[in-house]
Amino acid sequence: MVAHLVRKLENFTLLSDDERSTLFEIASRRTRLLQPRDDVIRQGEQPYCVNLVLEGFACRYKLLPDGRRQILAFFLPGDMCDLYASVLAAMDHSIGALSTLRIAQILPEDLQEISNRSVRLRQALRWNNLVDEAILREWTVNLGQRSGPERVAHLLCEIFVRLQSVGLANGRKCPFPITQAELSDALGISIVHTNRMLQDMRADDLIVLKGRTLEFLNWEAVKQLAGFDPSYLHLDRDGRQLDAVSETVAPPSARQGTA
Amino acid sequence: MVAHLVRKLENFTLLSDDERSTLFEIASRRTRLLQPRDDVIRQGEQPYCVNLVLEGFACRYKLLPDGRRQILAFFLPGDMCDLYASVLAAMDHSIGALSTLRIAQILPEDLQEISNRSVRLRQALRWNNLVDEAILREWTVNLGQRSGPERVAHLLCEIFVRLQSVGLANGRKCPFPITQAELSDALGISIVHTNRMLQDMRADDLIVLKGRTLEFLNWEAVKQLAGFDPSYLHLDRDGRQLDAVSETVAPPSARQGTA
DNA sequence: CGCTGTTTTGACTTCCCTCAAGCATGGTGG
DNA sequence: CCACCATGCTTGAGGGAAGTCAAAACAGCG
Repeated sequence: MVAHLVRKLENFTLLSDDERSTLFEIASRRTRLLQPRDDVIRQGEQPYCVNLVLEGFACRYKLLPDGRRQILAFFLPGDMCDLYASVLAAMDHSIGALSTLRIAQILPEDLQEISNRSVRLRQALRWNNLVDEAILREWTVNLGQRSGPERVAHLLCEIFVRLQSVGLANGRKCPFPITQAELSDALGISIVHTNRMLQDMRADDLIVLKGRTLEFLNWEAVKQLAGFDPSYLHLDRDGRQLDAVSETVAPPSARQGTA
Repeated sequence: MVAHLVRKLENFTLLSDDERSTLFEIASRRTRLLQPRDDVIRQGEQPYCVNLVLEGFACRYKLLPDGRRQILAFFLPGDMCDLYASVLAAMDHSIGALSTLRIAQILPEDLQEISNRSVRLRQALRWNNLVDEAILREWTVNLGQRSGPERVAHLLCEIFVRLQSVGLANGRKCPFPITQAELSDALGISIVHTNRMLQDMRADDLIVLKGRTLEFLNWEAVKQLAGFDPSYLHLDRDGRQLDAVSETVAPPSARQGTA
């Protein structure tokens, strides 16, 4: 659903009804449905459009010649993959589906047109891009500096907060269709070790993870274990000076209630 | 020198004399000189301009509360730090000088103006940005998947090729004002271990590293050890269809000679 | 009910970290 | 001119976190 994208962008600045419907319109022109393990686009191919995740989880990954795989990003509903990649002649990585996945394919021209028409949307899309970069930086910190337990905990925290920010968390629970093998390839640790870290967290009554659902039993403890500081996600409405003035009945306070 | 930036952008598309001089002009409006360990900008501060490295090396890094440091990027002459960061309210990382450092401070408005005036420059700057992202992705792969020896070798290869691409490599030698402690923080391994990996490479007659200079004695062997594939640097002129037609005497072939 | 993919456990190995000390180098000032 | 100090590099020894191998238990699903 495009609603997730709107929801996400409004963590930066409030959009006008007009801008919202523009997004809805161009994101429904062309959609694709994929199954787990399908690739959205593969390393070496020429990128020609931007992919917006509507439903399901995807990931960016890179394969080494000997088969090792590093997952570089998880894409959740509302995330856009490779906003400007079409400048490059060939993808240097792949995008794959982790679950059943519905995506919208948006042409660069359409995106360009949106940006030209609305300063607010241009800035919001740029913000979105910057946040994606910030997330990758945090992942790099995770891999370079944090121990096994810290890494696992940090990733769980991040995914939860991001899902929350697009309205997909339910209290202390969120959908989690990621296998331990995939977690391992994202965290740079072995499957066996990932499993043991998760066992430890369960034993300490920190989380429940089963049936493609993650629940936090003790958010504060996990946060502390991870050293998780969500400021890199820039969810505190940095662009509020650009906010569209709401012409409808609901004043800004209504938004607080649903956030 | 701005020449390094021009040189770099021309790995994407050839610029016109006019575009070159525009870059020279706006990059000389305001410059700053820093000493090693000085910070260009610090975590938490509000970014207000783009920093272009003219001379010397810098790095992007993030500190954890307990003092651990992850270096997220090395900035070489011609590199721009945080092209669009001014959209965000606060920096989520710092930029520091590794050597004596001369940088140009470019206002976002000026950059915007350049982009508006020249499609070619807009695309070139975007390409530059995409390459920076690609480099960070490769670092993440490095940290997540590669062993100690591979990591060290890979980083050395990358820095050499990047310096080469801006004209700062001299045969098999290049400047290397990075300490082993800094290398370690970039590679996510301890200083002691970094030192041992370098010793091993010296013992195998792969490199000479002393006096702030790096020399490759056996490029192919290092490349193979690292599993280094430079395609992520996108140095193969992806934007050649945008090339400015040269009005001067020297035809494109002259460029080959200097490359 | 049997298949495939995922999670879990145990035993053993190794890579890398930590601690700790000893060198080199180069700049400063007495 | 040489003693001094700071910073960076090098080496040794021992411990621990995480990897590998291998097999069993446990889903889902047609």
